[in-house]
Amino acid sequence: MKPYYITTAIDYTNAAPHIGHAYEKVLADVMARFQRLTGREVYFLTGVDQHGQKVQKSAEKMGISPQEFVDGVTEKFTALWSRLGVDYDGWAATTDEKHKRVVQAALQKLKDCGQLYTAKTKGFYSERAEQFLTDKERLEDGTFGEEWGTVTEIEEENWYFKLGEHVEWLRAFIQSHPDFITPAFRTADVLNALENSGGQDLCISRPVERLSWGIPLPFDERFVNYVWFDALVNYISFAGYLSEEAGNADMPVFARLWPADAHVIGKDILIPAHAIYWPIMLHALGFSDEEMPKLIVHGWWNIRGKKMSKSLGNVVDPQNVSDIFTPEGLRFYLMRDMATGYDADLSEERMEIAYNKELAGGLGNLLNRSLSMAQKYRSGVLAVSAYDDEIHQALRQTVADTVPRYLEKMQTWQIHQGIEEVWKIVFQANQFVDLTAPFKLAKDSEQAARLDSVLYHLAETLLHVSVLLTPIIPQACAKMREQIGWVMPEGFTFADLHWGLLKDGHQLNQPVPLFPRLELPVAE
RNA sequence: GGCAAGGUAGCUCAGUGGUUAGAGCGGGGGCUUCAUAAGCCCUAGGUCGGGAGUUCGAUCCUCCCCCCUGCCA
Repeated sequence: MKPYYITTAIDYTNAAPHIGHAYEKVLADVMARFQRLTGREVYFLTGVDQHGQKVQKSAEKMGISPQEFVDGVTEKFTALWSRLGVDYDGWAATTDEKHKRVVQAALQKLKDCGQLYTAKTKGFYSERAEQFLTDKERLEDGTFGEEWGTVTEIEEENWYFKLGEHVEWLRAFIQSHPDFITPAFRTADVLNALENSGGQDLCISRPVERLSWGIPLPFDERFVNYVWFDALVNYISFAGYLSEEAGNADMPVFARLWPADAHVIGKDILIPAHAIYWPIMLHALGFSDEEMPKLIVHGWWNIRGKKMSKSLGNVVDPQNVSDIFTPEGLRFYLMRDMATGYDADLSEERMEIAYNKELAGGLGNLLNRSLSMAQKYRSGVLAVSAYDDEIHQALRQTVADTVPRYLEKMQTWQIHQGIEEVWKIVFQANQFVDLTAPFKLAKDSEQAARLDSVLYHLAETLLHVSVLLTPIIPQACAKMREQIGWVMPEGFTFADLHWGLLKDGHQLNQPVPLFPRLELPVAE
């Protein structure tokens, strides 16, 4: 089976990462880790989009080079990923020379097969804003406002990509491939946009006088490439596409990885970039319908129903949140509270509940009380017991039933539902302690076999949970297994999960609170 | 104006063409002591936005309307 190739959007290095960036990368990381635990090889690519006008301007303002500027911002992203345990295999930075060479090779390829052409267009250009203005910017009397400074009509030559030529193909492709976009309801928007596009071509260049911070067109030094080829091509350039033509060494074998199993993106860049430009670019480069990637479109985190934005001043810094709720607390919350594809509300109250009630009180406390009793009554040594009854059977049954349900939810990106499935085990295990009351059994030596059985069931159940939750909270799960005293064998997969992983005489370790309860100041 | 997504218990949200529509939180009552003042049990009578239709039967299907959000114009 080919490796599972998963990518995320590459983030624009003009500002520090916010919670939406964090969500997307954690989501992809969770899926990457999940796929690995199904036994599949995985290649997880993420990165940063570093070129463009905004970066050039910001760097100028600070009096440093664009490269210095983007290096600084990039570090904030990589630091965050490291902190949140986003564990990628490939890093796509668009100023990487290897990437630039592939972009140029791809553009050359398109030019050679007649997909690119030059044209002159007239437009109203604002010196101050360094951009062309459209009718949207016009005031009611037809003039442009003072904020634009002097606006002059100029004629400019640029390179264009024959996008319009492929619109019909794309429409047919989308209609015949309902799995192209997940969730499916987004497809209607795409078909709509195609309807309204009017078959327009795509401008892919900017004159170097206006934009120097970009990848030069290989066949026309007067221009640099603008936006889409630069950014979208990362999905193939860092997967090894055209690495021979570009003279790139040590790249993945493209034929093994492609097509991507999941481009994880936000709903804001579905149209037109990922659902229209990208498949058409691939199609024009000669990719077949079977070689088209799949899109996983996630929603946004809102703040009290409002969009997060700089102007509203409600942008949430994931570093701050992980300071308070711990990195794994944040990972858990982000996966727990969003139904993939839809929007969700970011709520500090919910975060606290997720941490203190679910992680600390539910899972962490279950581990703690189970190990504590095993230490207290049996010095941490488990014994396989002949005792059995309906309560014990029911717990084993729940564990066994949960695994396939969990796998199904996770495979279809319903992470929050996968978590819910696992929590049914956590809940039942806590209930199991109350029903079996091992602390009472311990007082009666005639109940020894029964007590052994209870302690064994708790440890084995927790071990299962620690495997199932590994994609979501990998570090906490590793700690759980440390305390249980069980090392996950190399190459262990979900298929290897079966009752009886812990052997007779297994030695458990001392309990240490997994998620120390957080004392948070009361919100206003 | 067009398109899309929502409108379900006080709050945040699951969910399904069919016996009494669910969870968490909050609130109220109880049990327990192994545990991170954690856990477990009981407790919500909510016209599943409104109306019409299809159906033996709809919260879930169709149509119309209203409200909110997003995108486009």
